[in-house]
Formats: sequence, C-alpha cells, structure tokens
Amino acid sequence: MARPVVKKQDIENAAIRLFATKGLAQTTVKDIASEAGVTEGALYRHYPGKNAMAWQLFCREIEKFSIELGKRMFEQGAPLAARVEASVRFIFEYYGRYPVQFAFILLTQHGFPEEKILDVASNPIDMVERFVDEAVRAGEIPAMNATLASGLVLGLVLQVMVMHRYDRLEIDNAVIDDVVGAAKRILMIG
Amino acid sequence: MARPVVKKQDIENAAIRLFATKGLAQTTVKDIASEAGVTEGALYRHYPGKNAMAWQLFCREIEKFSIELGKRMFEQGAPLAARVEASVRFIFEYYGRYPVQFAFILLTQHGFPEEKILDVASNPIDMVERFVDEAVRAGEIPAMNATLASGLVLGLVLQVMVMHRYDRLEIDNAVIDDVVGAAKRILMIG
Amino acid sequence: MARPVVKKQDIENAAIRLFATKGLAQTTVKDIASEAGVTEGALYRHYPGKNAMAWQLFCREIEKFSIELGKRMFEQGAPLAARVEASVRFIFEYYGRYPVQFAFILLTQHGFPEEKILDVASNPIDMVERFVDEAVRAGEIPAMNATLASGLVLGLVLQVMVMHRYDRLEIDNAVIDDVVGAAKRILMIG
Amino acid sequence: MARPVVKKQDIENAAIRLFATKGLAQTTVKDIASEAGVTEGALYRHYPGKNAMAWQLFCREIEKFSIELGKRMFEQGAPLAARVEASVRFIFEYYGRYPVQFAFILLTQHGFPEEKILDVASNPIDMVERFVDEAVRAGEIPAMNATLASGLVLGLVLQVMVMHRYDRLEIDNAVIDDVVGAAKRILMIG
DNA sequence: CATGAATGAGCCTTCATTCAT
DNA sequence: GATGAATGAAGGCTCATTCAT
Repeated sequence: MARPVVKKQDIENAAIRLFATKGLAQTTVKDIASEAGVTEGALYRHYPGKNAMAWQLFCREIEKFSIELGKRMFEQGAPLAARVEASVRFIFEYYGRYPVQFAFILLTQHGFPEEKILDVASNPIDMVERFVDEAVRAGEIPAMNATLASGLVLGLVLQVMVMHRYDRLEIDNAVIDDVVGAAKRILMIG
Repeated sequence: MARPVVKKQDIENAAIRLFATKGLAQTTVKDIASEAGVTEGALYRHYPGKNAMAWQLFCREIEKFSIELGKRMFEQGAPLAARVEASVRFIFEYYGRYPVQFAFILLTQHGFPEEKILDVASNPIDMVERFVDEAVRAGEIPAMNATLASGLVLGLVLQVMVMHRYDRLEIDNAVIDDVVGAAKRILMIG
Repeated sequence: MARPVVKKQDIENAAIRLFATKGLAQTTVKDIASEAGVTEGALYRHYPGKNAMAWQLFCREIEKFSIELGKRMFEQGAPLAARVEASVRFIFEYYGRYPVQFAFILLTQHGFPEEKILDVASNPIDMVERFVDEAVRAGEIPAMNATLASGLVLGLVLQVMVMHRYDRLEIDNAVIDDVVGAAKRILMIG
Repeated sequence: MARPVVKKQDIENAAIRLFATKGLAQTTVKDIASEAGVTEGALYRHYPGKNAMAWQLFCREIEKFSIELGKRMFEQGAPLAARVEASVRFIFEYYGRYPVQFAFILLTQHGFPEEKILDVASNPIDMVERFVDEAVRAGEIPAMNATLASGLVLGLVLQVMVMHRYDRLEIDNAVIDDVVGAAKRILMIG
C-alpha cells in the first residue's frame, strides 16, 4: 500500500557517492549509513560487508558502462573512425549523465585489497586493447603495439575527466572534439 | 666500522616504499617502523605525525623531480621538439632509476585529506600547462586549449607507467619512442 | 498430503540440537531459524526471546528426564542395589536414545546468566542427594555425607558421557556394568 | 627507578578471574580492561587477541598444574596407594591455594572454538590414563579399562570442586579423606 | 502466523599519537 | 634520541529484538 521502503537503493546510492568522493578506504560504514539515513547494521542485510559491497557495486557499474561502450566500439558495419568517435563521445556522455557512478568506477579501480579479476566483457581496458588489435589485423591502421596504444588512448581520455573533477578543466563540445581528434591521431586514423 | 646510524633515512626510505606500494592510508606507522627497523615512537622524533611526514616527503620528492624535468622542458635555446622529446625521455629515465619514489609521487598525489597546494615550480602539471601556453604564444604550435593539451600529454605518459606497474606492459626503447611520437602528435609538433 | 506445518516443533528441535552442539551463547537466533527452515522473527511468535526459550526447553527436558529417573530411583519395594543399578542403566539408556536432549541438559546446565532455580522434582542433583539421605536414615548404607556422596556418584556417571562426547571412550555393556559397580562401591552397597 | 608499571600482570590476572567466573565467551575485552584498570587496546600490546590470550593463559596454567601433579602421581619408589593419595590431596591443595586459576582451567577447558590439542605432559586427563595403564601393567591393580577408570576418578574429584563452586558443599579434611577413599575404591587399591 | 529489513547496543580489533623510562 | 606500553577514538561487524508488511 505505502511506499515499499526499499532502503537498499538508498544505501547503494550513498555508498557509490561516498566511494567516488572520498575513496573506498576513507569511507566508513557509518558514513554510508548516515548518508543513506539508516543505521550501520542495515548494510549487512544486503551485503556481507563493506568491501564486498564495493566490489559488487563496482562490477555492476562497470558492466553497465562496458556493455554500452562495447556497442559503440564494435558496432557491426560501422567504419573505424566512426566507431572511435562514437566511443569517445559516449564516454563523455556517460560521464555527464552519471558523474558519480563514473567517478566511482574511475577511482575505485585500484583500491581493492586483493587484485580481483574482471572478465573481458566487463573490462574497458581489455576491450580497447582488443579493438586496437582487431583494427591492426584488419589492416585498418598501421601495425602498432596494441597494449601500448590502448593505454595511450585511455590515459588521454580519462585524464580529461580527472582534470574536470579537480576543477582544472571545463568540458565542452570543443574539448570533446579535441579529444576525439587526439585519439584518432594516436591510432593513426584518418 | 659500523655504519653511521642514520635512522631518519631508514624511516623515510621505508615510508616512501610503503606509501608507493600500499598507499598512504593503508600504511600504518607500525608498518613503517617495522620496515625501518625502529619502533613506532621514533618517527615522532623527526616528524610531527604520519600525514605530515608523507606530505613533506611528497613535496621533497616532487620538487627533486620537477626541477630536473623543468631543466629539460625549458632548456634555453633548444628547439621545441627536442625539449618535448628530452622531457618525455627524462620521465621514463627517472621512473627507471627511482621507481619507488616515482610511484610514490604518482599514487600519493590525490591521497591527502586536505587539498594542499603545491607551488608552481614543484608542480609538473602546471609546468606542462605553462610549456604549452608559451609554445602557442611563440607560434611554435597551433592555437590550442593549453590546459587540455597538457592534460592529454600527461595522461598519455603517466598511463604507460600505470600499466607497467600493473604488469600489463613492458617498457622498452620502442615503447618510449612511440610515446614521444604520440606526445608530439598531440601537440601538433613536426 | 503435505506434512502439517508445525514450525514450533522445528524451531525447538533446531534450538536443542544447536544448544547441545555449540552452547547457548554461541548459538544465534539466525542459526536456529536457518536450521529450522524459518526466519528469525518466527521464534518470537512462540517465545519471548532466545534465553527464555532456552530456559523453558531446559526445564521441559530436564523434567521429562527427572520424572523417569525418579521412578527408578524411588521404586516402591525394590531393594537399594536394584534401584541404584536401574537408575544408572536408565541414564545410559536415556543418553543413548536422546543424545541431543541429554547433551543439551548436561551442557546448558551452567550457562544461564541469572542463577535460576529448579524445583526439587525436576532436579536430578537434589534427587540423588535425597536418595542417599534416605538410604542412610533407613540404615541401608553406612552414615556418610549425603551431599558429597551424591556428587561423587553423579560426577562418576556424567564424566563417562563427557568422555563419550569427546570421543575418548566408547560406551558398551561392559562399561555400563563397570559404572554400576563403581556407583555401588561409592555408596558402600553390597 | 620507579615501579616498572607492568600492567601485563594486571591484565592476565583480570582475564583469568573473569574467564573463571563468567566463561570465555561471556567475558568481553572491555570487562578485562576495566577490571585491570587499563583501556581496551592495552591487551593487544601483549596478545594478538582475546581468544589467543585465553588459550595461552590456559596452556600456561594447566602446565603449571600438570607438572606438579605429575610429580606426585609418578613419584619414583612410592607405593601406588601413596601416590594416589598424594595426587588427590594435591589437587585439593592446589584448588585451595589457586581457586581462580583452577576454576579457569576447569571451566575454560571445553570453551575453545577450535579443538586445540595439548601435549601429554600438560594434560591431566592423559596423565591419569597413563597412570592407570601402568598400574595395571605392573600388576598393582586388577585389569581394567584404563580410559574408563581414569574418567571415573577424574569425574569424582572434579565434581567435588564444581559443587563447592556452586556452594552446595563445603570442603574440609573429612571430605578430602572421603574422596581419597573413593578414588582408591574405584581403582581397586587396598 | 510468518517475513525479513531495520534497529541499536555492543563486541573485537586497529591505529595515530603520547609519554614515562 | 629511542623505546614500547598505554591511550582513546574510531572502525567493521554481530546479534537479539522489533515491526511494517
């Protein structure tokens, strides 16, 4: 009858927001509970613990992002340049629409105590590497170290977001155009 | 005959090594003391506390690095392309020679609770931005968003180190050549 | 066709089994609910709380046991030696038939926070003491400290069960015969 | 110069007293700290944790007791009856002199989560069993189940202490004489 | 009657920092 | 200068119990 009172959502939202802002280790369970308007123990009804929750949320968010990114990056029949452009633009769109979730993915990435493994489909880094590798094999771009090239492109794009988060750079269409161009130049496209 | 007991050195080395490996927040005073072969209280003979020590070490290390980098980046009379190339190569050399210190700078960067400010001379990010700005003004490269361009170049270079630290990429001369090339292309040099 | 849903029974059985195995304090309400196939709240439909339930079950089980034991111990017209023998054998029979319930009685005995009192009829310790006392008064055995003698006999018998639970001793007819003999010797019978 | 301020002793004494009184699981670290007049963290300077401390103290106390008991039980050249008598009397003496430590040994015995193993020399139960076994082999007492006999004797003696702790029985010389007699009768001595 | 999310108090443990020695 | 026991404030987590559904 009344609102189902699903505080799990509140907890997850609070957690993602705080992890993105303060980092995993610096965010306490009390912080999360307080931000979500519940008590500390409530978290443990839905997750086995703080780190486990962070990891699950991380996987979920990165998978949502990766699936969408993959659609652009490997769109059937689209030319290489268009796929690069669509991918880069998508990343910025996603960042604009879900800034908190994106920052969470970006920053939490290296914060997990045990080096857990993501499968390829949920892993943008592997995805970009595969993209470059296939383009080289198809003769669409010159031979190059695919691992290196994927790193260069990713570093390029992500650094822009980092600068934005630290208020060093405003992101507008011109900036995005520049990043698209830079990515293409790294990959020797066009 | 016994080596002079310079425990401050031991403490600093241990701290940098651990900060670089585990991160600031994840490194305890006990860790540092144990790694340095002293007891916990000894640290407080030389520094007011853990975070203060980390900040001082961070400033010292980043200044050492920045001064050397600045010499290459702004070498009087040298042509732009040569300065870019020398700068990128220097970063890799520095990383090769002082991997721990470099990782410390790289990773600790965003780990300080209060947003402390570095002066320009000790700040590679500002330095690169100034470099691009001056090159544009001098007409050596086309007009571009200097902040953005500096971010792109830095993102490019640093991501290579990140990948190396995560064992995704081996760094050899070919890789460095590629990074140099990529940086030049970003800056529209040559 | 489905079995009648008597969840109270399930809860009680689960509780006794767990209390006997892990102890009162180490058994959580969640343990009990999970073992019984219900949820945590269900317990509170039938009992005011965990400890109250334990105490009620303890009283019920010890009373069932005590009534039967009392019949053997104070059987009208039977000679003393026969009553001792029947009582000891009954304890072993009961232990063999209801090992969980017996272990529950044995181990939970001293686990209740507040020193609750059992009435005499439900209290084997008092019962044994009364038995010895009456036997002395009747001149069937020499004068002795009844409290002490009852303790010695009980200690004797119960320790055998403890050893069995810890897999130090197998209980067979020869063992039971020996215990009967030992009890008689303690009480100077025969 | 001044008193060394060894609070470790205070902590251990407080812990043993509380473990003996309330049991291991029911005793909190806060209880121990408060009883010892220190703060909670102090415990962790000397022990890795509550349970580890309990286990170390348990081993230490049971070893102290066992060594002394062993001297009486296996005294070279002494006749069997004298050794039994000396052993039983020693147990009561020890209980009278160190009631807290003894109760701690007695009650904590089965409270450890993981079934840890004590070596034979520190294990009164094994010791009594060996005693009976050797006496049978030497022809000093009739053939009997050594495990059972040792259990009977131990159950006998310890139950007296349990009753004393629950204020059901006062222990005086007459009681001790009776227990000595009972033990001998169980073992068919004299 | 049953459910299970939520509570709130408490538990064990960690850790930067202090201070008597 | 150095030591290391002690502090005190969290921190993550558990659990008996309550209550809206």
